[in-house]
Amino acid sequence: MSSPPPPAGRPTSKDVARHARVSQSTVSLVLAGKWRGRVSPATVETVRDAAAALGYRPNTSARSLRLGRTRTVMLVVPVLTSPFFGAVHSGAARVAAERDFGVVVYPTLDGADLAPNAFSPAAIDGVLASSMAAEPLDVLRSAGPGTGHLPLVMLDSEPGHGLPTVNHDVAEGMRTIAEHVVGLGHRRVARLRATVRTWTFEARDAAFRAALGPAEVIAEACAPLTLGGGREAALRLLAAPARPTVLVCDDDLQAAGAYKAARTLGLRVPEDLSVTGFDDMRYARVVEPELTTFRLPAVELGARGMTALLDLLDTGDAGPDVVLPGELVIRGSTARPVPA
Amino acid sequence: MSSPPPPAGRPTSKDVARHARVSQSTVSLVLAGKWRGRVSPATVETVRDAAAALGYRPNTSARSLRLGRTRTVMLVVPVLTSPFFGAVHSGAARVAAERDFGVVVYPTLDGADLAPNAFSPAAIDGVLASSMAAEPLDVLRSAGPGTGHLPLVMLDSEPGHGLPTVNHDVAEGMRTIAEHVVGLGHRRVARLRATVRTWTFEARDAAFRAALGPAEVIAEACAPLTLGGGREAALRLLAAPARPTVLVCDDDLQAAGAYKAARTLGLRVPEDLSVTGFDDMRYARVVEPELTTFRLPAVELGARGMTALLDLLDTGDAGPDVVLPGELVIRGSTARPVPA
DNA sequence: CTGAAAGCGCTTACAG
DNA sequence: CTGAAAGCGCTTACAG
Repeated sequence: MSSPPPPAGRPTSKDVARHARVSQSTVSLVLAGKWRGRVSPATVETVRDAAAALGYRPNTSARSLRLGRTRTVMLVVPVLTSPFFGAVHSGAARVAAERDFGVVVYPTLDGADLAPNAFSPAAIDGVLASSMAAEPLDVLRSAGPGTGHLPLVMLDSEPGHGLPTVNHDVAEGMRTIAEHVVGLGHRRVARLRATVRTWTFEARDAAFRAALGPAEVIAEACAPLTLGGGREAALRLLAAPARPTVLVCDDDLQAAGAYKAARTLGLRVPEDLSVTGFDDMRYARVVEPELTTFRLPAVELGARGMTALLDLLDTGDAGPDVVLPGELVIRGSTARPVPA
Repeated sequence: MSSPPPPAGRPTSKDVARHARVSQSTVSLVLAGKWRGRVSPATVETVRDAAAALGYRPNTSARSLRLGRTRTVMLVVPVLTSPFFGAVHSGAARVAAERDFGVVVYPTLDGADLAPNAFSPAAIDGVLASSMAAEPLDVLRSAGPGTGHLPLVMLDSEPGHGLPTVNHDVAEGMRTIAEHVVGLGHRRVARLRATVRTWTFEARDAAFRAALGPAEVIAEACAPLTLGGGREAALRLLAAPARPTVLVCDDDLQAAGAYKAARTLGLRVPEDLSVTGFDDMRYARVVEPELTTFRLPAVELGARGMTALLDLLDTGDAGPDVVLPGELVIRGSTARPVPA
């Protein structure tokens, strides 16, 4: 009664079955954890030992083919080479890995445009899409996701379109920033806004204006969320005759650009000009003085979004929409305005 | 002679065959581009039209199962939430997409440790691994990749271990930085090194010391590549009685931390202290004065590495090892030392 | 030039 | 409690 010879290549469930002297079906049942009431505990033990001895790991392609599901989801983000979306990816990938799902990333801006055929239902089970502009969102929806064929969860996007959403509380963020600067005594405010017209930035601006109280936006400009973009736009805003005493930006990097503009104009932060950012990315603490900003839990956004998507896949229900609280972080870039 | 009814779910090659009134084999041959000399041009046309009409896309799981290859590779990086590795990923993912490969990312530090079973030959065709410490590299190699079973290409790693490598010219980088600061007249140098002992940092340090000429390293410290790490270590280095006139860091973020230390001690950059970084990540231009650093083409590193890996998969040959040139970027953080 | 058939490795009714 | 069999959708010898 000698053991069968070790199999040549990578072991399959057939090899495990031979080794354990049971059928392939039994192996499959045991390893999938569906054996209760169908396979005897002794056999279960034997099968597990055999699988461990051979170093068996199921072939995912075969399983996917059989089940019609791939245990792979797609994460759609504007760019991956930004600290914000890098963090979102990180959180999403961790949750996916815990639940034995793979993640493929689709950056809509980095590479090509959103191709309709990018969403192959054969290759992915669902989509998690973040911070999308209206147009690519339409492409996405008409391509399958969200239509019932391919589950879709939105991140950092307008709620109420019949899609599950997981959002940062950006409105609360801008409200607290407004209250902070107004509370310091600022009345002449400049706004540096993102050029990109996605929901998150529209929501920020609306919330900011609504919370301004006695203060007034005396100048406004749009700029890309880059250092150079922030600098150029801030230069224009600060050159106006009636100078603002505070500059409220949509992003930390933009705010870092504003620092450059202030320096060029000989303005000190915060003595001559207060500046605020948004996100609390690493830039916020690199600059000097360190930046007052609103911290967004980007890793958690990705994690909660992935949880909602996988729940949707498993149970058909993504759960209620989520709004994650952030936190105002007061640092050295905001101070009382000097009396004019 | 009516057309067959449209298939119910997602169309398969069988549906295309039925639609085009040919066999499944013919469909497969045509769509795989292997029809020359075997299928008539007219039939090819018919098949392509049918595939387009039905919106046919081959099932990747079935193809993977049949071929024993998945067209998926794994990218192993220490962390993904760093601008450097984000850029590496970006370049690698672009090339992979162009050649119709998918990429799964495995961050060795972000999540769990490198698990031996992470490398399932059933799920991936090859591995691209970047900047690994010696120990996880051993795990990686003993787990399959590089042993001939699973193709492996190394990024930013010591060449000459029998594995194809694609590297930045970090030695040239540190040499040009040394020449730059020595050329400015600096003779008392402090070195702020990375705590992590990977090849890239050992190579940097060796090259730097070899190129120092008349100058001398009078103080040295190790710190993690973070803002706080750089600040703490720089504080210690600059407190020494015989103060260095220049601080040479292993990384831009570390250098930004050194700025903080200098400010704390009342030292002006570059008047009282010159500082250099490495990488030319975005931080380098966020700080004030902007940082003199050595630019590493991280996106291209990822792209070239992925090209080598896919060549290895396709042809069995990754091509010769690659060393990508970088570029010294002189900005405002370096100046002549004040005569003591 | 074209088609019928086998088989990749799984999972899941179904039969015993 | 266990096993034999079908079939997911492809690709590729093989036969004609």
